[in-house]
Amino acid sequence: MTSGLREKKRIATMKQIQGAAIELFGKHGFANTTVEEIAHKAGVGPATIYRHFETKERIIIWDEYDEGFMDAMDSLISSEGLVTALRALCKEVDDGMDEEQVRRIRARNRLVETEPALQKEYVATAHEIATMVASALAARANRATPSSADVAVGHVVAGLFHALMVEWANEESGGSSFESLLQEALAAMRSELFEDDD
Amino acid sequence: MTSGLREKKRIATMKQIQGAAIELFGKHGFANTTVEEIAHKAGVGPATIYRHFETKERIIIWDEYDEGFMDAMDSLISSEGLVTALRALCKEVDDGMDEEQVRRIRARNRLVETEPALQKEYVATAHEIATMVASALAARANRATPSSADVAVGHVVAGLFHALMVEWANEESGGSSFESLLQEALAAMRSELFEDDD
DNA sequence: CTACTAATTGATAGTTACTATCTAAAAATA
DNA sequence: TATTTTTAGATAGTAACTATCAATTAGTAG
Repeated sequence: MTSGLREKKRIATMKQIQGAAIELFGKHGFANTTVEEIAHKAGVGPATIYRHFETKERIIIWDEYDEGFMDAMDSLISSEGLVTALRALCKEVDDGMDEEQVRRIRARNRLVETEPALQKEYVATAHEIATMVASALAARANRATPSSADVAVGHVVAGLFHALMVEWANEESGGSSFESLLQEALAAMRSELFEDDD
Repeated sequence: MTSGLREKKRIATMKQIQGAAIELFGKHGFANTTVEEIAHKAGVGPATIYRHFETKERIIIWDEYDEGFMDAMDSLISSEGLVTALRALCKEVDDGMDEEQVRRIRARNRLVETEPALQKEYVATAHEIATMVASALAARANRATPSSADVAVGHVVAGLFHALMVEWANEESGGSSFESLLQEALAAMRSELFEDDD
């Protein structure tokens, strides 16, 4: 079973550590905060942090809902057209997010923007999305292994999502929904890449 | 002046270090090779490596021609349409690469594929491309700061290039040119994202 | 060719992220 | 309640990376 007391405690501990890290990073900067300090503030041992997070960077990047997101994307692509799937996914995210989550993600993104080390990690997760999309596309077309075009489209979609995420988290973009940002981005792509006025 | 003896020596030393690193990483793996070992094989002190390369990963990722590539891309986008610029750039790369360079890049990519730590770094360079493209697009349209659509297209282009690079370096793809790979990828994007049969 | 300036090197010592291993405690299971 | 399996914490160790300083080497001016 995946929903026992153990799972709950694990998530709670991870959030505890992440909360402490966000606060300390925000106050003193990423490089000037040691894992030991985070452990102390979170009330756990340093070794415990490394059982939950692969690296210091991943403490920030991790999100409780990420796994669910990847799964949803995978199954949507398998059953529907890519654009339809993307739109559905954006809508799902738009609808299913509460205030507290929004605040947390924005705080995270502010940190990521200012720290190159964190950016790198963030970008790496985009790469995971690219790989997943490529596989899903291949599977949908009954190819055993992704074609070069699948790979390219995978990266494109990942890039798209990365950009959407950055824009969405940006306070200045004034609360645009994912869905509308997606529309904008697709339109821009279309005119930049596929219309003959350039 | 940028082409004095000093510059030449710097490049020579960096190549020396990179060569030693590629050999040792290939033989014993990335994680099982210490920077000290690389330094010893390259005939320099460990501190010297860090004056030339930011990190152990960057020893592999660095390429003598990268700066020129970025500059070329920047100026091409500023003066021409995006697709035209991309095509021109691919053609330039196709034409201007000799056997030895191809071998070196393929060796590097083989390493990158097998080492997650290196992949992360490689992907980070794609992110730099994304930022650059977004800025170039904004500049071309007389926007002071990139719009959200600029950012999205930047990421898309970076993703595209990343995928092209991976495909191109892959021996199985049998020496396709960058230009033809670009055509394929663009066609796939168009049909996946902008045609109504999905 | 020589004297001066500026950059590059190597060596040393120190910090800290991360790993391996072992013991104690807490949760799942019967 | 008893047993088995996970998880936490502590300890010690490795290696990437930084800061600093003395010594060398390249660029420059007379």
